[in-house]
Amino acid sequence: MSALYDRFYAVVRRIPRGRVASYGQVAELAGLPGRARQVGYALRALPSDTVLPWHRVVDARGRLSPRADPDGIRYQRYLLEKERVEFGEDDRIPLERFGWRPRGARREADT
DNA sequence: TTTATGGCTGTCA
DNA sequence: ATGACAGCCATAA
Repeated sequence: MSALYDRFYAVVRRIPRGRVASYGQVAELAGLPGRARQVGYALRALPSDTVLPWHRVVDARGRLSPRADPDGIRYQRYLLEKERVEFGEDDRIPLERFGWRPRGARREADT
């Protein structure tokens, strides 16, 4: 178990359907700005039967990040399209339309 | 302990 | 627009 990962997971869990957040955004909302890469680690470590909407996390430009398994991206895209998230010509998601904009900008830290 | 490698990102050429 | 680099730093070897 990892307290660090739990913080990231807590944020990912709040991403609404049909919306996506970037790794950096997740890290920041978790109160740990600059740890985008660690968010990637946290998601990579998720079990296949997780309930977390890990597929709603994309990179800063709205694209799916490459990983060890190339099919993982297709699956992620499938899950997103199933939630009505659209991809552009260059396989990018228009963040201005599908990017998650949390209200109150609450963070895990303080409050 | 040290090195290498990441599901990243902002900056600069 | 693309590509190289430098920070971030947890994990694995």
